[in-house]
Amino acid sequence: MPAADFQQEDTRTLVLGAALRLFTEQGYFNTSVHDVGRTAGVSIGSIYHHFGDKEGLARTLYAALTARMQHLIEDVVRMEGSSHDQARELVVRLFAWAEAEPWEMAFLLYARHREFLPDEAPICSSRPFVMMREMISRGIARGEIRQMDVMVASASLFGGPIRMITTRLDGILPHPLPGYLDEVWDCAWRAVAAPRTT
Amino acid sequence: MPAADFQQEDTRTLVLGAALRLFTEQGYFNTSVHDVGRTAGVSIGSIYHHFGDKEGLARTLYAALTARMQHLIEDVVRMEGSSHDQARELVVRLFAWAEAEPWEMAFLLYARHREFLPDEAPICSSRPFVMMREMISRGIARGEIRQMDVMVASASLFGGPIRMITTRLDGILPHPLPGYLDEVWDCAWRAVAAPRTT
DNA sequence: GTAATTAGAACGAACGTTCGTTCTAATTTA
DNA sequence: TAAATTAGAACGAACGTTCGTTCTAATTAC
Repeated sequence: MPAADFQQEDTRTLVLGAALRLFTEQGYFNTSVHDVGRTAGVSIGSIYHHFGDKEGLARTLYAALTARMQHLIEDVVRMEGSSHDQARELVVRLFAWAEAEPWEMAFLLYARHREFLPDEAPICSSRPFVMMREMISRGIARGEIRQMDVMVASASLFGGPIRMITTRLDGILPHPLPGYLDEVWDCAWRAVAAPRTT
Repeated sequence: MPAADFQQEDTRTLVLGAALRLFTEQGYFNTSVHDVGRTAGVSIGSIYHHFGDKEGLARTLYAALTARMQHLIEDVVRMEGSSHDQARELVVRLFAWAEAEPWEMAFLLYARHREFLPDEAPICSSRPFVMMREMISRGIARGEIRQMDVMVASASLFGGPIRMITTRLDGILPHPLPGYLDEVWDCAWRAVAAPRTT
């Protein structure tokens, strides 16, 4: 791979990193393209060269992060094991991701993408959320989760963990997320678990 | 009350209603003051006369809605009865409010207020959320709720119901919220309830 | 008639975008 | 090997539009 390609990748990465941080920190509309360029140490022209326009930059960012989220869920679904173990592992990885890359998680959970990406579907009807509901459906079919509305079960199982993540991102949770994992998961699973038949 | 005040109140109400709808529907930064004026059937001058500037308009809206939310919670806390009954009644009223005034609920739950009201505290550390955590603490002290971290209990008890509300606001929940109440609350309470000692 | 209120044209700053230029490095030509 | 050519990447000043805000004349209310 020629050196030029490294340079190119590097500039794109620099710009995307700056955009992620600025968009998340101060919002898309409070961030000018000049801001992104200055923060990334890159000229405005380069940004337009690589991403077309400001919306293209946001779109690239959004696509990259939703893809990572989707891979995360696909990896979990591909695991062998009960629905319980899969769902728990999903929470484990979401907690780890939120600690490692809080800006990425905040961009996914907080940003009102419809406001600057008008033709995006609402995030709750995106693949990752659909796959979470499918995970629940399998759990019900296997008798691990009580018979109930899938929407209710999904909200009840993942609502607590996700709320813990947003609380942490808001900076009002004193300890890192993994420290709360057992207690959080205990509550979440109690909410939906079918009565033990063993 | 003189007629002039009616006129004034009426204009203010019209403007606030238009702003609520537009800010929530398309976002604060996608809504121009001209839009608000046209939608409300009121002149630009009037808006600046009443609210000072665009941020003042948003601030008035935000203050009015957080005040309503706070009163809602205070009413519930003032009720006699167990923590269980209080928390359930809170969910009942939140569901009813979300159905009756979806734009108000969406503005409170979705809008990233820090982006256009820079000096506001994060909403999760606002009075309403603090009061919800206090409700939990009392439940733990009374032995209704298991001994656990208050943040975890709060996220586990209210995370599911709140997620149901956002799902409904996003338009992917087929039925009105109250129809899900019993099932949702059953899950939520199982998550945190202390074992029965009777 | 006076004071308060409104309407909407006009202003100015901020911002997204464009464009002509320069730079770098690889490829071709002689 | 040296010079010439090409392609794409980066730059940043300049442009045109949008939008928050101001201002003044007209209108309303009593």
